[in-house]
Amino acid sequence: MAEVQSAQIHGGETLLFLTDEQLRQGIEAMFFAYRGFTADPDLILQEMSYGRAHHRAIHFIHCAPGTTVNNLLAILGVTKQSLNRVLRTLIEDGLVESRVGRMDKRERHLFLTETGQGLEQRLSDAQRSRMRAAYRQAGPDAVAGFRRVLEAMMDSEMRRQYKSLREGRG
Amino acid sequence: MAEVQSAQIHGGETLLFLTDEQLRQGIEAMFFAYRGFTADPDLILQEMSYGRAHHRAIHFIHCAPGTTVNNLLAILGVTKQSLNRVLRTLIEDGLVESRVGRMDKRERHLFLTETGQGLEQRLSDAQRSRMRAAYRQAGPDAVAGFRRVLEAMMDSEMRRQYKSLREGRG
DNA sequence: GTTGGAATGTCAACAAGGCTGACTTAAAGT
DNA sequence: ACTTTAAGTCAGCCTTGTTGACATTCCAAC
Repeated sequence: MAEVQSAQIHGGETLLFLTDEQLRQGIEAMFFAYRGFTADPDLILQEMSYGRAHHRAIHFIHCAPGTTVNNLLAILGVTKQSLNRVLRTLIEDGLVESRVGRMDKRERHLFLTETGQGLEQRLSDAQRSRMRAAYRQAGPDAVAGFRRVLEAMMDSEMRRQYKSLREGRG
Repeated sequence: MAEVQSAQIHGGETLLFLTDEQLRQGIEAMFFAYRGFTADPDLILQEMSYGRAHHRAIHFIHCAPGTTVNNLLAILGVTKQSLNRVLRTLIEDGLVESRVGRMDKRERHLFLTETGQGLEQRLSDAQRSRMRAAYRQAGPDAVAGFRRVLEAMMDSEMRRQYKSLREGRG
């Protein structure tokens, strides 16, 4: 399954014979996999009447503590009004803390509170556990390939954001 | 990039040392890649004030012409009221044809009209072109791995649907 | 034949989460 | 002093998901 026909041609360049059908299967795989990918956190979020928007905000605040609202806006690719609605409820519910910037007092720096970190942990545990199972089932070579294809699928702008997030950590 | 640490252990079993950080990167890659994945069709859909829901319906009707409404419901994982709203506009706009079943006249079999096939072509051309570029950039081994991980990420129910779709074709 | 249940369609109401546009406030920059 | 920027807010709109209630049509069992 998931065979890919390929051929070596002159100069080490590899040419893929990608039929429309093979590409279509990839598209469908992406559709179904993304549903699985979000299914587990969705269950937890539903308990506390949050949505995926809250999850995304929590995720990226966790990864980049102290990030500004503008920064988060750019990463999430939504309008400030959209983000604000979500952020307001998270702050009201005591999951996120917003601190006025020291250098630039117009900016608000966002942090997860302990409660917020608790929810983040629950959500990402659920998501990671599916991810881990999939990785384990597919094997290390498959995982490397998976990552390569995903990176190639991003827009250059997204790829820039994605990589800068990775560099900010280990 | 996307290095994965692995080690051979007794009996040929491969154990992956998956740190939370590596899994988190996979999660973010999935998030950004899915955005890229839907970006191109979204532009086309916006022109004619359709949404992703229309795209999904068109895609699966194209892949399984003559499918019933119930069948489509199960694949898309939405309620019949939700699907019906989308389906109604597609039928009104002359993109989809709904034929009463011959065997079971309660069922409606769905087909794309020529106009519908035209739009399907435009949408999937856009989506496939990004997919093709990503596949080419990543190489054939990566593609095989990509597919293996995606399949492992699906729920068993989704995997069943996914595979039965594939079997129905080449 | 009549009736029960399944498949479909429709109406209404509602919520999440996108969007735009207009406007305020406060802090920087120039 | 004036402009720009960061953030927040209000109002309104759209898509797309949800539930619940109800009509229709047809098959199949009784």
